[in-house]
Amino acid sequence: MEKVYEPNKYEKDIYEKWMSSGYFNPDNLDLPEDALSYTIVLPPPNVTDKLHMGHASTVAIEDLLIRYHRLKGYRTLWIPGTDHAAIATQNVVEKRIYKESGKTRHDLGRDKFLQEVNSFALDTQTTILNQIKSLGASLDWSRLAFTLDEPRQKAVRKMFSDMYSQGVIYRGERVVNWCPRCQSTLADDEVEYKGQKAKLYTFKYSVDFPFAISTTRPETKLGDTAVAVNPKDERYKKYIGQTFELEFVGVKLKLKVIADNHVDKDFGTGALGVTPAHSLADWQMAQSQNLEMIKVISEEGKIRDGFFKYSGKNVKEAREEIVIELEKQGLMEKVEEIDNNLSICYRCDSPIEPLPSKQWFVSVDKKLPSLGNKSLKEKALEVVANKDIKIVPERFEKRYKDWMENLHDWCISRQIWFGHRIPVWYKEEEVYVGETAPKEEGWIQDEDTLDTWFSSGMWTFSTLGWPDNFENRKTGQLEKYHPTQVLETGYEIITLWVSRMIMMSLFSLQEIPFETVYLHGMVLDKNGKKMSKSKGNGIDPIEVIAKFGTDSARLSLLIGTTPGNDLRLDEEKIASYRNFVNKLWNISRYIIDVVGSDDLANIDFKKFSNSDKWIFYVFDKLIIEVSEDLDNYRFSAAGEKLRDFTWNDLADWYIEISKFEKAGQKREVLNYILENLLKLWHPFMPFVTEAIWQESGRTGFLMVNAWPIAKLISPENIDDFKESVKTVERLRNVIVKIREARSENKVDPAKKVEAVIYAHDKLKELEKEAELVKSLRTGISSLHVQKSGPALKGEIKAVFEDIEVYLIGAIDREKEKERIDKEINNLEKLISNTDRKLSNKEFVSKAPVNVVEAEKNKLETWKTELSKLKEQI
RNA sequence: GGGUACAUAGCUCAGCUGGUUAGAGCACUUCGUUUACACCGAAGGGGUCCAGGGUUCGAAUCCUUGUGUACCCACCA
Repeated sequence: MEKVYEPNKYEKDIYEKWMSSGYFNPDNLDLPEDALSYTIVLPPPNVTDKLHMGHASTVAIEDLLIRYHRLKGYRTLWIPGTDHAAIATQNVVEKRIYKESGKTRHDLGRDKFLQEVNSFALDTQTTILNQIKSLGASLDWSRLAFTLDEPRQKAVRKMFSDMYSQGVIYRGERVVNWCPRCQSTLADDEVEYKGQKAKLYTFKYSVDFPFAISTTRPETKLGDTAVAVNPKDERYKKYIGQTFELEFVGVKLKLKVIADNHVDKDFGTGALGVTPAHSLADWQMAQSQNLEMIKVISEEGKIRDGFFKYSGKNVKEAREEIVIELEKQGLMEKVEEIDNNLSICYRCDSPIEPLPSKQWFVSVDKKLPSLGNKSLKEKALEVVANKDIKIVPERFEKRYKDWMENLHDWCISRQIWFGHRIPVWYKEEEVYVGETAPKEEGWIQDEDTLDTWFSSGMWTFSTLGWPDNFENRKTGQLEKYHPTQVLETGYEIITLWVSRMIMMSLFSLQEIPFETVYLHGMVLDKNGKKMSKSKGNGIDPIEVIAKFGTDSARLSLLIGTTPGNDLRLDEEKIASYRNFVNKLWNISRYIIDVVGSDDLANIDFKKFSNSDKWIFYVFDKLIIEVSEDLDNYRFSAAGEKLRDFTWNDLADWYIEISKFEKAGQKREVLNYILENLLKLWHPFMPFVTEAIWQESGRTGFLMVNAWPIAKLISPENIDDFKESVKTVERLRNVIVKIREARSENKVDPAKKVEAVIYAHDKLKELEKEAELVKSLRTGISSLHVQKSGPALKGEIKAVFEDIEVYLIGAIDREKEKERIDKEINNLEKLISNTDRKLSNKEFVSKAPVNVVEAEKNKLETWKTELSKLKEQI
């Protein structure tokens, strides 16, 4: 073994060995028939780009869960895949083609364009999959899926036609968010807002209209069919219900004055022109008031025919002309600058144009007999409310609930080419919906494709063979692996994705898709900024892995973070974990070196020394606590405990003892601890642990070994062990005191220092351990254990419970006195505080018994210490 | 406008249902090359737990108000 662990030398090789072992696939694991299954689907990364640190965090967390459960003997399955990310991917490719050749997708035509997108997607996918592999992900590659591959297409068509036949999917006209650049609709949550300054125009439609309205978009007023006012607004009360026919900048309008509570009396003139076709809010108003809808703006963002001289002009031009016209006619009353939020497309940042259009929808309110006459919305709310699905951290349940409750029907059609083509065919007035095209001639398929979340919403079961083996669930994969156990993803897509998965699984399988949703935070840069390519502040996982190794990168993503909270990451942090990985490597190197080929079989607890018992006790506690932490998604806590044990207890203390305490079972104990510590660490840092496992000559894969169980803490021997733990802890404190004393008194390291440990009654146990003290970097050259007072004349330097340590050597009396004074002061403060506490009757009567006991014990200890210190002065 | 979270050492954060003298890592200071490891070892300094008020025998922890920060949702005519 090399002195320094070099990840690059091992990782690739180990990953290949894991893959060829076949153990990533649970079907190859040697498990009892009734082993519980544990399934996670990897949130499929978009094929738009290579992975970033956020993905690495996903992989680190999920692989941790998967490896932990695999070691615990679960039938563990983790399914890989990628997402075609319809609009996003199409956009990337369109932009690229345009940049390279100046051509649009329409120039290429549907087939040619799709070829280009597919080859791009395939390229990116290859990169992504390699990245995932280099992160050490133990995914079952035999089940690799793509949201747009053949099996998923089949599943999507089946889902669509099932939903259609149950009346959940319907076609309707509605005002939708339309991106004129992408030429597609956007879901509500795909719309982003940008703060900007806008001009608010206040004007009268014509001299025939009694009052003025305010708008930022005069051009849409060509399609107004009503003017809305607040019913409480005295100024306009008398007009409510009246209809005005008039000419607005050369276009005839028929306007009805209506009352609506949503109108703010204090904004503008308190009156608002209602444009049902080009505003979502207005459209809703129009629905309830039965207003006519006039379409003004086309899909290209231009004024439609029939609007006088404005027809054919784009929105901006038309606006300017109308403003000029209004001013010319003297109708403009005011133009002011206001702060305004512009709706923009989340992909291309173009301003959104609300437009009425024929679209396909998923009804979230339709009552379904298969769900006990509840709607998808109701059922999806119910499963989270009654904790069938738990969300970690819990606070996100509220966000889910709020969002779900306000959910409208989901528009699933998109006017783009890359994606699942809608399985609907038209022939004149007829409509056919099915999994395959009708046989007869003359049917034309819908041009649109489906929202990307429609296919990713089916991810938990479309990856498990649905619908093929649905009929025969008893033997199918779905029966074994669905519902999955955990969905682990970023909190930002709880609405976009998580909610859709829940609804779709409820619809088609009448069961939840997963039992727990674990949400991780975003990975930010060291200044707390989002990592982004344009800002160039991102940390590339592949670069980091090349520099520090996968295990260090994973540790830095797992430790020091809590669910749902963002994580600031910088290279310094990763470097510190690199140091730790190397530490573990060297610990192991040492142990392997001293242990040789000894096996574990001949550990005899009866031969244990105090330090053996102590390390076993601490280690068993560690096993229990780490398991508990992992079961409760406290990865960071588990990692910190492991690091603490590894570095402080094992390396700095037990191994040091083992070098000098020759008798007993040290080698066997070291071997035992190492073997099981590797198992505990494996889910966190799979590569180095597996590498050590192999280097130590162990057979088989650590990956499929068994999770350790605490074996010593049992009622019969617990007291015995506890006694040893106490002795060792005490000894540890003594040594700390000696070190302190040396350090504070600036004892010349070259000078020989003798010490005496004076134990009142624990002489026997201490004798063995005391031998160690002088070896343990204390700078003590000789040390004696005695029954009574110090035979050698020295200064008392350390007191701990019933042990006193005397150092003989160069001692600075002044400093020593200072130190003792300080300590006395401190103790007196503590004692008086505790005294006051204990004399408080309410504390004694109301605080728990063990708390009071602890306080009393503390007080006693301090008093003894104090009196000893005082004797010295 | 509504909501959620966060505010603890110079920095990044732990601190579960209130209960030892509030912790860790990094950074810093001092000391040390002792054959697993200098990607190391030892010791140390550093905190009115954002502010005010309240509940309690007891508050970093619970309630309330305020301030600051981040994010989410809605509206923006």
